[in-house]
Amino acid sequence: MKYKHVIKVLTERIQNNIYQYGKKMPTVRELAQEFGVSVMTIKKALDYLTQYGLIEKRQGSGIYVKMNSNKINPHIPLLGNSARFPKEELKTKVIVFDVVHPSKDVAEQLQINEDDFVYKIERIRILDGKPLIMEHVYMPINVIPGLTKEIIENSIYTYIQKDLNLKITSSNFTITGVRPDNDDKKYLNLTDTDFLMQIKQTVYLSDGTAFEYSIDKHLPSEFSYEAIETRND
Amino acid sequence: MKYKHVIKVLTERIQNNIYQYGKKMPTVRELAQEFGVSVMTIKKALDYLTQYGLIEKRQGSGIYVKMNSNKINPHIPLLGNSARFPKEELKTKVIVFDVVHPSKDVAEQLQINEDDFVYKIERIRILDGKPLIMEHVYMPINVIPGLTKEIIENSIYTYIQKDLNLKITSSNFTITGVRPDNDDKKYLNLTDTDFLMQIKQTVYLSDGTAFEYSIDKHLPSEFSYEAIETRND
DNA sequence: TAGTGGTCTAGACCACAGG
DNA sequence: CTGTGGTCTAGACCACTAG
Repeated sequence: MKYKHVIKVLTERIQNNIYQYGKKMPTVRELAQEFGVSVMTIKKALDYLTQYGLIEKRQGSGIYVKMNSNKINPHIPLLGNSARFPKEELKTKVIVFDVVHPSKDVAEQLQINEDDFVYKIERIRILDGKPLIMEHVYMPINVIPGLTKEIIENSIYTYIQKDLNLKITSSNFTITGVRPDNDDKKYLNLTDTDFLMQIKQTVYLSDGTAFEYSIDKHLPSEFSYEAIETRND
Repeated sequence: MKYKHVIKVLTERIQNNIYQYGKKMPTVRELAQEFGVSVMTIKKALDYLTQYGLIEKRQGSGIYVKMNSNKINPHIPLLGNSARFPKEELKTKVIVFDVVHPSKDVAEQLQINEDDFVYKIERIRILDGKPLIMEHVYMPINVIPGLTKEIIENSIYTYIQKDLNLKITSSNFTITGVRPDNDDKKYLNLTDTDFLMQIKQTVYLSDGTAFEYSIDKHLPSEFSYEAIETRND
């Protein structure tokens, strides 16, 4: 994993201002020599740094350090909501914890049959006594076995990764703005004039299994999503 | 550009169901032989297809075709709003078209001085007689010279790319939900109980110049953002 | 025109999945 | 164990930027 080492070292240098914002970094060939690796390996590392928005490559010119944005607690699809807040402060209230047959929509998203079984979970996430997020989660019971009330009162993602030893690798999600439904109003203390930021997502494990289909609705005061898009053609 | 040709052909095969959903595709080495290119070139193409969510690579197992989601008119940062709608149907009403000194915030985002000049543009985008989007746009006049009312009544992005021959390559954006301000209420016919989906973004050219800082507020009925996140560690 | 990043090769070896 | 994708090399040549 030489390219990961390169990524790590270069990221540190940028964060420590050894390579400064707006300035040129060493050339690809210089870096290859310094790290004692081939040019292709350096380029692979630089591709990741570009994707993360740390640098910018300009053909014929050089590699430049970009602005490092200071992200304040944004929504990060693959981490789950627990990871966004200090552990002690985020409380969870479980509203529904059942095993049911999936609806047609859920079955399709999870690529299972309608006569299979899924956990149906509804939780509220509470910060400082204020309910912030309404979560509706569906997981196939034979992909994520052994869920308990205690687990879902804490972090399902921690259970999946630490206890079941599964790897969460990708997520397909959509962000929209919606009005609260009756449950949202009830549990988040909202009225018809309020609104919510909704994320619908399907999340996958490293073997390609869809293990979660969920709809999270966030109070807008707590929600932001930040990203970088790059074109390459 | 051999890898781009590979991307194109494989994408077509997936869209035409020659490689079917959930099934394995040929191996990397088979593809390399078929296309008469090296393994590394095939892998580069496959990395892009993975990023676009068309396929999924599983080490030790194979390459699998993923669900192709049918995206309905989503927000796409690098294309601009004009490109999202049929050309004839999207009308534009210009509210403000001035040249001013940038505020501190705008100057910082565009990486220029407060005593430089920027275009200040406010537009409303109208579809079928219904105002959908309120846009606030700032562009440095010496990066994007020659803007006219006619251009901004159509597509600024088309002007930049076709007439100025500049390449738009990356965008850094944040999505939040907000209440309408007085102008929003006035021009989009809203009240205090309505809400908007706000996108703040800075957009860059291929030489790294920031050419646009903008705040777009969309009616929620018209807005969605769709993405795929992948982890690689 | 010199120097930079971009693409590509042909092949080696490693890491992992699954029978 | 076999076959798969993942990483890496050492160097060639191309495409672009900028003086």
